[in-house]
Amino acid sequence: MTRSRAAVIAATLHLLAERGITATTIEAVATRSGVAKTTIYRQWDSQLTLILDAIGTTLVTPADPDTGTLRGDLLHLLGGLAEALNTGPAASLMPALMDAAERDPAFAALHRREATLRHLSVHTAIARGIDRGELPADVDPADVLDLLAGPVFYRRLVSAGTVDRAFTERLIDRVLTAYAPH
Amino acid sequence: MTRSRAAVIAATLHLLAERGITATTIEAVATRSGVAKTTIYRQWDSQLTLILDAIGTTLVTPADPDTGTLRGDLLHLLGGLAEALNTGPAASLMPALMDAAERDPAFAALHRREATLRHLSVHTAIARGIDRGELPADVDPADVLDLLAGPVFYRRLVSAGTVDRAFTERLIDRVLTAYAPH
DNA sequence: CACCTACGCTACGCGCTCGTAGCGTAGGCT
DNA sequence: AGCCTACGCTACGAGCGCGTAGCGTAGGTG
Repeated sequence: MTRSRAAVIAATLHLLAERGITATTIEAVATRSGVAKTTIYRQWDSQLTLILDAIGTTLVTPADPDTGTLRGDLLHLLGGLAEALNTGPAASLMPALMDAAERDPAFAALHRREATLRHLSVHTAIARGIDRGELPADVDPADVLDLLAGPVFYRRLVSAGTVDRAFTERLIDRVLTAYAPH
Repeated sequence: MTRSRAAVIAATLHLLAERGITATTIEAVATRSGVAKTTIYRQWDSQLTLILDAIGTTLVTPADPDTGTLRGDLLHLLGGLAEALNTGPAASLMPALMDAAERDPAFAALHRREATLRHLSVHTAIARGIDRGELPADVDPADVLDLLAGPVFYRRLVSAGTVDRAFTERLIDRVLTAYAPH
């Protein structure tokens, strides 16, 4: 049912990437998608509902790679993050969501939910790394996660450096060295 | 001259923090500041000019601490960053600027300029650290910077963990360990 | 065939914001 | 005193986005 839904969501995501959250107007979505404005209002109460729905539909949780080593797992996970931030729809969606979360509780809740989901597989990998002795037993997994994901985000959104495979590899090796300097 | 300028800038910054960039309207600034709309238009051409001006006025470059050790310098610099992101006007200004920079070249230029300025003292400290032998001579300073600043931003804006002195201290020690594992 | 669901289109009233025009005034400087 | 700068206020036309109402229609189902 609701054959128009996919077209509306797709148009919404395009507009979110192009213009940001507040400028993504239902009228613009209607024009872009070719779906009548009234039809959109029949499925979503408001601009907020639609955008939350669209973002929630797009951002996906990465699968647990489980390659056998912590380094291998992290290469997969950070590589996926880097790719998503470089080319995916998340590229301009993430900063928009981060910003909106600062001011609107609804976006804050969505942001928290999505972040928690994305972090799941990283935490699983870290836990396995601890079990295998690749990390000390007393590390704080949240710290490790921030140390890994933080530089990727920062380089992409602030330093404006290249976030490629070479960078994530250097990053992972540094962090692993920091936690297991023997 | 222009006695109204300070009031307008202050109101603009408040509104930027509260509502974000696109929702910061000249009419709202006028109401909030008590300065007439026409007076605002006499000093700034448009909403864009005003907001760029306000942001540029606020974000300040940290001073070079030069405490004598790299660890001491970094504690100062990252501490300042953490404080700015926690309580300062930059707290909600940074994500807004990051987001706007993704879509608007004018904001991108401002973002780049501000980031470069903020990075100056960190790069100076890193260079001194290399001279003193606290870091290997072949490190990439940009990598070190991303490794330090990234986790602070990420924890504040995504993980939603506490960014306090204990965290920056743990972070700095880990990064220094990663680069000098002796 | 009758029906029902999902959709399209036009039109509307409302509120907000834009950027400008026109006119009045207080305070400092000469 | 005269002037000039910076400012305030009201009003305006235009555009856009909101959310809704009313009416028409294609296509699938019983």
